Formats: sequence, structure tokens, C-alpha cells
Amino acid sequence: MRLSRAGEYAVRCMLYLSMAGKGVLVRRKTVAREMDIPEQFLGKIAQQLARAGLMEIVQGAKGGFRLMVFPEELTLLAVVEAVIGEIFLNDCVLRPESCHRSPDCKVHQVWTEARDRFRESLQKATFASLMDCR
Amino acid sequence: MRLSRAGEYAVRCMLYLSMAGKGVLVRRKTVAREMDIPEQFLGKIAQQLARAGLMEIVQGAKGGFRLMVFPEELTLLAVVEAVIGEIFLNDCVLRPESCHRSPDCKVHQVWTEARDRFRESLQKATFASLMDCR
DNA sequence: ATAAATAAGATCATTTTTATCCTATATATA
DNA sequence: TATATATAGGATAAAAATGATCTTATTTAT
Repeated sequence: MRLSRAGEYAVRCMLYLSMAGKGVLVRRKTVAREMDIPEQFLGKIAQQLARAGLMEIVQGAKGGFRLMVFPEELTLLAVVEAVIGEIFLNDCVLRPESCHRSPDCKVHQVWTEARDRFRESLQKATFASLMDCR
Repeated sequence: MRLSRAGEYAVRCMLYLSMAGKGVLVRRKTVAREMDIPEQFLGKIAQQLARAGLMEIVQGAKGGFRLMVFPEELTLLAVVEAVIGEIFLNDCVLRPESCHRSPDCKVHQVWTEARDRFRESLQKATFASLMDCR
């Protein structure tokens, strides 16, 4: 079980935009080259990040990407979930039928709590704090 | 991102064996039927659980599975990781090269901590406590 | 108008996951 | 000891998810 490649690319992309600063336009080609991301694939990922309101895509000549939030407000959780969807939205571990008969299923509870803890950790991490990474 | 089907099956299987009790032999066919698991596939999963020392497989006529630990000592984490491997053993989110140049990479740290928290939650959940699930 | 840059749908390739088939092996018991 | 029963384990197939690219369309600066 691991973070998907798309998730990694998204983080790299947002890290690069964070270093450039909120509102600063950066060409897609530059992000792709500098952060080692296939450019077309980055295009797809960018669409998801833009839909989530995290960045803006500017078309046309001199187009590119632009961070829409302050790195201080941008969390690892927001970026990752924008791309790979809600983390651990799992079908119940028990049989589906027996499960929706019991909303108080213990397995389900444990799983949910574990997920919440995980998300909390990622939510605490802002890109401002991640940028120091070198 | 979700738990794999194999992981779900493993939990269901161990839950059934827990209800039978440690050391009690249960036929594979019975587990498969009762817990809604493809029997051959269960065979594969059982091998992994057996290798991890969580259960024993008995061959031959009157063969089957047998729980090797007390439900009080069996954790959700042990079962899940026996089947799907270490959780979140992710390649670094940053470029691999830049990453192994910096063992103090912030992204890596956050990710590692989030994973640890997640595993803690699953480790606290014993099958004895999960059995109440109905 | 033209050139440069991204959008978006289609498509392809790869990998992972899920599942099954088949032959071998182990074991209870007749 | 022979037979029937049950699981082991390797090979393989089918399906799904993921990763990546191709092509055409659209947008925008100059």
C-alpha cells in the first residue's frame, strides 16, 4: 500500500509553486522539467488541483500555473486528496450486507479512527513548513 | 486509496477463526462459505497468514485452518500487514535522488509520522475486541 | 493572423489485483 | 495399503487501476 505516483507528482508540483510564491505564474514546462514529471501527465493532475481551488491554470501563450493559496494555508492533505480522492474510503471489512445492518461494527470503527488519525497528521503539515526540504 | 480485497478477506477469515477460538480447527470450505470468500483465493491468503505465524494450515482429509494466537493478542495491524505488506512504505514524495541526499526531508518526515499514527490505531485493535461485531 | 501554451478526450501500455486451473502432496480411514 | 478428501503451490488468466501519451481544440499574447 503506497501513495500513487500521481499523488507524488501533485506534491512536487505544489512544492515548486509554493517556492515561487502565491499568485506567481510558472510555466507548466518548467514545473515538469524541474520536478521530473511527465508534462502531459502533469496537465491531468493540474486539472484536479485546479478544480480543488488550490491552483489556477492560465491558458494561451505565456500561460502556466499559479498557486491560489498561501503556502501557510496549503496542507499536504488537501493536495493528496485532491488527486487520489478521500483517503481510505474503504468498503467495510466485513461483508457489505452484514455491515450496513450494523452501523456500530467494531472493525469499521477502528478503521475510521485510524483514517482520521492519518488525515490529521497530513493536515498539520503546511507547504510553508515543507519548503525547507532540500 | 483503500484496503485491498485481499486485506478484507484476511480480516474476515481471522475474525471467523477468532470466534471459533485459538487452536480450533475449521475447514477452509466453511470459512470461505460463511465469510463469503472465494475458496481458492482464501487458500493463497491463508498461506500468507500462516507464514506470519498467525494461523496454521492442516493438510489432508479433515484438514483446515487453526488460529495460533489468542484473539486478545491478535491485532488488526498484524493481519493486514501480513497480507498487504508494510503499510505506506512509499517511495519519497520528492525526487528519489534529491531525497536520499536529504535524510531530513520534511515531506518524508510528515509522511512517516502519519503512517506511524495509522499503524498505532490498527495495533490497538485486537480481534477479541472486534468479535463483538455483528 | 500567428505562434505559443494549455485543455480535454481518446487511447494505449503497464502494473496490480483478483481469481481460477491444474497437478502435487498430505492425511484420515476403510 | 488403497482410497477419498482436503489443502499446497505454481502457472495462468481476467479484470481493474494506474501511468503515460497522442491528437485535436481552444485560449491568449504579440
